[in-house]
Amino acid sequence: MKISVHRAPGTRDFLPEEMALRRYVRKVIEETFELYGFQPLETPAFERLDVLTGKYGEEADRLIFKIMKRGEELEAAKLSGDLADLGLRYDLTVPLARVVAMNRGELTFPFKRYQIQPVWRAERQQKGRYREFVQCDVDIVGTTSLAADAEIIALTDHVLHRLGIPGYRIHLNHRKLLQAIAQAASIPDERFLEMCVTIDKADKIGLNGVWEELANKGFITEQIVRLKEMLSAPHDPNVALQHIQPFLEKLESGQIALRETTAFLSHLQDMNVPRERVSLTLHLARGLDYYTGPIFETLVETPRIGSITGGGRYDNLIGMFCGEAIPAVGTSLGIERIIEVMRELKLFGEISEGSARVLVAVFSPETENEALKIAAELRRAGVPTEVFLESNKKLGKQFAYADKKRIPYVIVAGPDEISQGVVTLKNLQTGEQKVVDRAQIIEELNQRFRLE
RNA sequence: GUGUGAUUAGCUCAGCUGGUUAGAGCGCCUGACUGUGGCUCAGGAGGUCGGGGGUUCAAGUCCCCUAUCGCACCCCA
Repeated sequence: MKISVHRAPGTRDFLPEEMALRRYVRKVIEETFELYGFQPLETPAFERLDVLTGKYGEEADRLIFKIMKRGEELEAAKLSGDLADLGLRYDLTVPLARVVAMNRGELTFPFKRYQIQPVWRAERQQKGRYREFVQCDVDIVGTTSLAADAEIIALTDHVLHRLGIPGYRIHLNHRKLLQAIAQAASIPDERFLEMCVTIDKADKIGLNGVWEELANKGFITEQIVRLKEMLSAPHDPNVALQHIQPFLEKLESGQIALRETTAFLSHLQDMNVPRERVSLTLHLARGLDYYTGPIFETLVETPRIGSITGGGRYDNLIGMFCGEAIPAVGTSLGIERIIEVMRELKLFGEISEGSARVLVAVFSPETENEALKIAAELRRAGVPTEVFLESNKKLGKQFAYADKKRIPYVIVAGPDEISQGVVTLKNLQTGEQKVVDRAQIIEELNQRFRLE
């Protein structure tokens, strides 16, 4: 009987070819993080449900994968309706907050950590969105200094630059700026989040779409007109700041917001973040409730895939776990989307990582032992080597095998070579072939590898 | 949770208003090339058309049910 072979919806397998790309991107990211002094952290796939819920806003709680209680507890729970007590992590920020709260006596602050692990979301699959995907977070915990926020942006820029992503732009905004804007537009506090959610859609539905949707939601014309005036600012950070200044400088909250934004931008300049890579985008709001300060998101023009990084400052989240306010700022790099962009734009060169460098062909059953010996020597010398695992296949098959697996060199040791104490070494990329003394193989190969 | 489209060979798909033995490209296997991959050429294998029911002389094609996958909305990486 045949078992059905479907994957759970919204999940993926990563075959070796795909893994090579993923590992390459991950390596570049990790190296860059460490260049800035961040250290790795891992946390469990699942957490107690009370740790996860209530941190992201009501909407998101529904999207947490819940794990049912087990055994007797489950029977008891059927009466109360609380069937789950654990959940798969929804992001990496909340687990970080939990770790910091639990270890705050031991950690050295500011605590700079990065974390690259899968997260799970119980939503319907869509283009570029999965129910299981890898998130990659960097955060700085324990300082309110805006230099930390700026460092996160500098790091984001550095990673994307190193990966060779063209045309990305890091959009910045500040929650306090948004609050002051809402205040200046006479929007009451209780409609602030609703306003944020709507204006945040600007890249998707355009600013005109935003005005329309605000009107549909019952925002009055006067409020919309004020928002229009304020939000229709150019992208250049300093110009945008000048544009918004007259609207906000009379408000106390506005003054604070302007001062902090100015400081933030000036740090970015000092850290050499290229000016054309950043925008002050006043309609950027981001969905998550817990942001309190600067917020940011990176977009690429092609392909249109949504944001490839996103983050911000969240000074109150960790306090929810330990009662003591611990400020933090960080970002999440959408590794999956970054890979998708790189694939789409063909930015991956020939990555043959994961394949062996040499295939030792087996000429015939009689010479198999010699091939095995050669392979063992190569491996001992640190050369990634495959030996053909069947002894009765034609050489043509074996060369085709090496070609398909992108193994660049094939060594043949047939009866002629063995009797003369040599091997034939062929480079599949150039087609060049030469006879090498049996004792010289490793030296010959190492010389070639060094030249590549 | 709400809409919507699809399902035919290992993969990507064609198959017009129902009409005999269901096709193509790629991939795979064999050979030309009995010690050498990519290119070319010649052959070959591979499908109960997702599953079930119905209409009809006749169903891959029309109708109903079901399963699965995808896309859009909400929200987000």
